[in-house]
Amino acid sequence: MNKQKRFSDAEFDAVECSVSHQSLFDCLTKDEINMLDEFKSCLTFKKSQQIFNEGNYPLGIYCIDHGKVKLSHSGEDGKMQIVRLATAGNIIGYRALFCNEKYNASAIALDDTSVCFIPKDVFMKVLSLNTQLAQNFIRLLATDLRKAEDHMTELAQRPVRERMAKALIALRDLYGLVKGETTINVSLSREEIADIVGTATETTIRLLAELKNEGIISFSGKKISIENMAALEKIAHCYQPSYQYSR
Amino acid sequence: MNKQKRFSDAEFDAVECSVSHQSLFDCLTKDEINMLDEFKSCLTFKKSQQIFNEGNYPLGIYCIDHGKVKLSHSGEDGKMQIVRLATAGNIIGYRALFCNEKYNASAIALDDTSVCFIPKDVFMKVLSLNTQLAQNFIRLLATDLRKAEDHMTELAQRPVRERMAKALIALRDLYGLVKGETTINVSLSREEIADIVGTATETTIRLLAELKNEGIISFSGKKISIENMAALEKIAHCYQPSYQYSR
DNA sequence: GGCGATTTGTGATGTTTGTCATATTTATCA
DNA sequence: TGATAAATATGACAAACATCACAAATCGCC
Repeated sequence: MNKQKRFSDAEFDAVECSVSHQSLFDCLTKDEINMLDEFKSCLTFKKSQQIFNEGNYPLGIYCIDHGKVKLSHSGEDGKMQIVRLATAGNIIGYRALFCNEKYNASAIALDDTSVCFIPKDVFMKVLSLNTQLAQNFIRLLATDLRKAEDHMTELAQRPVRERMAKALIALRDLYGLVKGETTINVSLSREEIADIVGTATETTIRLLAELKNEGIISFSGKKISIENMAALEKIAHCYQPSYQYSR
Repeated sequence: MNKQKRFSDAEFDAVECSVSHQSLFDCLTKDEINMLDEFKSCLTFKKSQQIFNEGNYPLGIYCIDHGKVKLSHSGEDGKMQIVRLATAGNIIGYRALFCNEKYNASAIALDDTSVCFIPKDVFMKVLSLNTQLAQNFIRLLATDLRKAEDHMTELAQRPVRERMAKALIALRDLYGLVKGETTINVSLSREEIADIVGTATETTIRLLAELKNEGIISFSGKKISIENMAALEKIAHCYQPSYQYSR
């Protein structure tokens, strides 16, 4: 793709993991890319390993080269809430870094995952040099914030069944389908789905069984397929009360 | 405060509304302040008037000179969720601007409010000139995002009574007390409190009455006092189940 | 392959909470 | 000030959902 200059293998790796997927780093100059390359390191995590841990201070940011990650925040009684999901090309760990806070959520690999770690100092240096990069992160944060606000409103107002439908659609949108199959390309436990939807694990199990009975989804273990997207979207969008008060 | 140069009255106003309250604009040079001054305009809103409206495109940002503002997002069935509250010195309207989106929430004055409007072009220009300003907004957004994530988790996991206690404490922290009194310095309807807590208006009314009976708060109309902060904090932090299953 | 641990599934149960109806109080404005 | 609208309050009730208990299936690992 980039024919103007031959990169060494190491450099090319960094370009891979920062630029190829993500428009965020499009704006970097060669010098800036080289700065990042010099200090970046590539790390791999097996499924269910922690990439960073809620309560620790951030040391840098992580660009996901390939794999899937959940950002899981612990509630007061220890129950987890998944506040964001990430996939190849996404960056994680930037929020805490930007306000010098402890991580508010743990990042856990949902799959074997490889990431590119950029140390705090180098990243912040490049951020201060490149106005466009700063604006790209501003846009990213502002988008995250809108999503969070929408999610807050749904959690406060919408019933579990509707949130479940929305979550299944969102999972398919983010992770797509396993190629050659109709199953959503992410493997989540019932508990993890519950932590996305914001409900009890048992309720999630019952609700998935219900949707399966209705022919809207099908599943075997953690492989979930959407069989009737129109019906699922209907549940997700327009909430039909499942009961009517007598009149 | 700023003795280095005499400002005209108009200039001084702008400095007042952008710099005096808020550290966000500390980093501006004189030239940058002058740019903002030249194009800013001051607007006033009476209680319950809209400053901007969900669904419209932003034309600039608003710095609150004095007053109080709610940012209220409409749920699917039209029920409102208050996603942020703002007071003098805060800035509003920046989120939508940063990602070129429609406003995701309406800004409504909770009190007679005066704001300083800075048009999009000028603001974005200054933002691109001043790296420190960009980083300040990055920090602001990152902080907003953490708050939103915490709130999401609470909405998903904590009972209404606990969220109500948290909300009352947050209101006192943000708006303080009416001077010479013990009442929280903001006037909200029961419906607005419900839209903060994420519950039905009737539930809010009942819960406030309950807290009043317990001597934890007192109120007359919209004037609410916290009578027993320790007890309220206990409700807010450590959730004690109000029932026990038989064993 | 088999054993223990984890995950998934199911039933019973009752709390929490929202909804509707309606009264009462408070605010608004001619 | 009085009429009218809006906000607050209260009761009845049922749905939504969590919790606990325990059974069945699946997974991980030696």
